[in-house]
Amino acid sequence: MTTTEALQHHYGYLFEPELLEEIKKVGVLKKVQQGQTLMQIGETIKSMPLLLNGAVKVLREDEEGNELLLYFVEKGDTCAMTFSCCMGDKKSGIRAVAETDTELLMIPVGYLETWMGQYKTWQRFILDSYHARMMELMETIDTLAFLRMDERLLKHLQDKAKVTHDDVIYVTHQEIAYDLHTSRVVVSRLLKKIENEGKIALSRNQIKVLDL
DNA sequence: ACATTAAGTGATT
DNA sequence: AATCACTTAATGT
Repeated sequence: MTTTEALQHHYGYLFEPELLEEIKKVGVLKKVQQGQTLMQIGETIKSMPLLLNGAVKVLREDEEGNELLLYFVEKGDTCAMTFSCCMGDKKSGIRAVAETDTELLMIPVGYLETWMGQYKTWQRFILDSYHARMMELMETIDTLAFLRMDERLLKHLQDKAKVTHDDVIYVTHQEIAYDLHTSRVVVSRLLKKIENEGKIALSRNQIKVLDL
């Protein structure tokens, strides 16, 4: 799929032709491989990404390198957080890693504000995106606060399967432990339990999610 | 065959 | 749910 086609496909129904043209003109295509870091904590961002395909996971991280997964960003999405970051010239409070191979269109900061006034659809898009992100964050908080570890784990696997469009997930227990901020041993034990409940199938370096 | 890495388990806090 | 200590299994060289 060409960049133009992907743009048309995921954003065509949102934006008017003139805006699409502008995006095409000023957007810089960026391809990242799975596992690559897109944004590091403390960096200042100078463009806002529009996801064309693939998925990105957004993590919080403390000084000691402890991680906690916040949410996934999928194709057709943007992370509106970067919008506020760009405008205020603030430093990023999060780390973003490509969950799958991903293509993004990077829009330089300058255009963001101009388009806000110029295009109603752009304004809508940014606002909706903010809202969507906010809801996702609330859901994440709910999950953290009210769900037990085994439920969190299963939910994480289901989310992961969803964004990668594959019911088989290729990860180690250790990596999951990092995402959920727990220990490998706990992940192993709970996965075993969930497997016995017939919801997943385990093998080395991969987990098949049966209960979607 | 040997080393390395991933996963499983019992016991303790 | 976390941590330790140890075992077992899979994989790479």
